[in-house]
Amino acid sequence: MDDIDGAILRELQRDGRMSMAELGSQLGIAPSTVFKRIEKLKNAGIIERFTIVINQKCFEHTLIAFLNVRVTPEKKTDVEAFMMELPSVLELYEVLEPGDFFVKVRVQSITELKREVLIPLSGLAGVRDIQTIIAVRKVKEQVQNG
Amino acid sequence: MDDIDGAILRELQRDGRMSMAELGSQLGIAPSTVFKRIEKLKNAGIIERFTIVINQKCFEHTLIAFLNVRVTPEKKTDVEAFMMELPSVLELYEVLEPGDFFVKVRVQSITELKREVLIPLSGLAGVRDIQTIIAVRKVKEQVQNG
DNA sequence: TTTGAAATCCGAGGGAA
DNA sequence: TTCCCTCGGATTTCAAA
Repeated sequence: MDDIDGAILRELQRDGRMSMAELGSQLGIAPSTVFKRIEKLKNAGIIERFTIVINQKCFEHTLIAFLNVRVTPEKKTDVEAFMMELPSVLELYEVLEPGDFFVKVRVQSITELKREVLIPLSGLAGVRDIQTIIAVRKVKEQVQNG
Repeated sequence: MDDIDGAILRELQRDGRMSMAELGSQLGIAPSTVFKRIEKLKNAGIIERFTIVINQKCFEHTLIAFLNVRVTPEKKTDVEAFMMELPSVLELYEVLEPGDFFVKVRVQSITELKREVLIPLSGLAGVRDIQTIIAVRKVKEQVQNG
């Protein structure tokens, strides 16, 4: 990781399909060198993957909710594994208080929230309590620190 | 936007460098058709851009926290504007309970959380109460529904 | 590590169905 | 729309520095 790698990461973040040639001429190095550096960054796990940013406004009928889930200690891994597999679960954290897990969920509606998440979860052995926070308006959203 | 477009979006999200040929054979359509559909998705603004996901662990020791912020009604827009400008604030939602705003924050440390977020916020006129939930372990993170 | 050159592969567009 | 085909350009490999 040096300045050149940093520049490559910055440019690819801006445009993940930038060609090796263009990157190379911008950085003053050969395309094949760019290629090798990108390979190294991938293998080192610094570049996790290439992806696309989808305009969420196109799929606006979504509801964001946050759950505080309290679990009995011996069932923790089971509950964790269960939530890992739920497609509506966007993020899952272990926390200290006020629950054991803190979950960010995206669903189409409150009906779907109940049917896909709350009911299956609350029926699961070891789930003691779920507190739900429902967002009524998204004010800001970004993935990286600004 | 049909099922094929949806599948293209899903695959490109998983691997933004997937070739038209591979996408095509997976979907049972010709590469050139894939190409044209992707062009349409870009022009329609559904695909905003191609990018990379960078492993945040490589750069910083980050701490994720969630805040429930209760605010006096007449100062709500001021507090909202203030939080919009904080670079550590990744997401900001208006909610019904148990606060008025629900905030996702990323910082380097608890020290930074206090210095950059909690202290400035709690000093702001109209902020009545802040509850903080600190994540101790990230179990899952994705941007789109799986 | 970096490079240029070579080989292979792919994107991008035209035209026909 | 979709597919087939083609060519110009890109990716990727590799020997050498």
